Amino acid sequence: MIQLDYKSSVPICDQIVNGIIRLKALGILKNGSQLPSVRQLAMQLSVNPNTIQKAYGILETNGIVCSVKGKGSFVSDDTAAEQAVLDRAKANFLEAVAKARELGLTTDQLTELVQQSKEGVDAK
Amino acid sequence: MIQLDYKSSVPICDQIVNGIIRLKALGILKNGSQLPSVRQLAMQLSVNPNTIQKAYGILETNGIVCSVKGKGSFVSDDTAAEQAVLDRAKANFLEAVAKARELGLTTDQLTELVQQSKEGVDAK
DNA sequence: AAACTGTACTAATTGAAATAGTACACTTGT
DNA sequence: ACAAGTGTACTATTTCAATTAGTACAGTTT
Repeated sequence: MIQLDYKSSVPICDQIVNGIIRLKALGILKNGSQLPSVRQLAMQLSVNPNTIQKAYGILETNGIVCSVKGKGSFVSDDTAAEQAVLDRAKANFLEAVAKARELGLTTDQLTELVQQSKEGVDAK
Repeated sequence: MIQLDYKSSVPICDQIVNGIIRLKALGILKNGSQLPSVRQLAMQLSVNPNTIQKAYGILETNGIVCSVKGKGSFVSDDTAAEQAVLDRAKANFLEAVAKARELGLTTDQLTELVQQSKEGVDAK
């Protein structure tokens, strides 16, 4: 379900956080559904349980999941958190736009690239 | 001229590489002009000369600068390299678009964000 | 010759990330 | 009550990339 790149410079912990946010945004993880336990997911992804714990902790801090001692971790249905994810996505995207501009890409070029990638999504 | 973030997880070496590419794209560094020497820039940015050397080496490998033993390092006017920088910028931007889409942003929203940031640039 | 360039090493240091291991508190089902 | 599952909280250790430190060599310019 989550694809890890162990060689990447992006910490595994962050990859897991992003992966779960992504799965939720895509609707694959339904609100309120239960996530694999810390130990289970650690086995599944072949990483240390501490790494999963850290990832779940970050997600909980951001209101994206909700962990209950003794019961498990669940996908939160906090709409404020969903909005926060959207806001962060926008902010990240704007950063990318700024970087692309600095390297010489124009507004028209950027707009065209966005449209082109839409066609790719539609084609799928 | 180059702004470094020493706390960033992005290696200083990479920041310097990106900074020079950026300055060249913005036209601040003219083609053929001389760059600060390895030791000079190291002093200026308060980093180790080796770090500058590494950055210059990467830039040279990519045809963006040209270093001559005993003379100095110069901004290259290799058009192929400039195209390569543009291509890379496009690829990076497309990645950012894909990530934003995964987090729930639509094509219309992305297009709007690009337009908005254009206004910001114009206003400046 | 002196003073500047880039280049090429090795060694040491630093810091973040991940692992290993253990322990504790809580819930559920038997 | 008990066992087996949950999340949580630590400390110690390991690993690895990035950076620093130091030195040396080769070329150019004056």
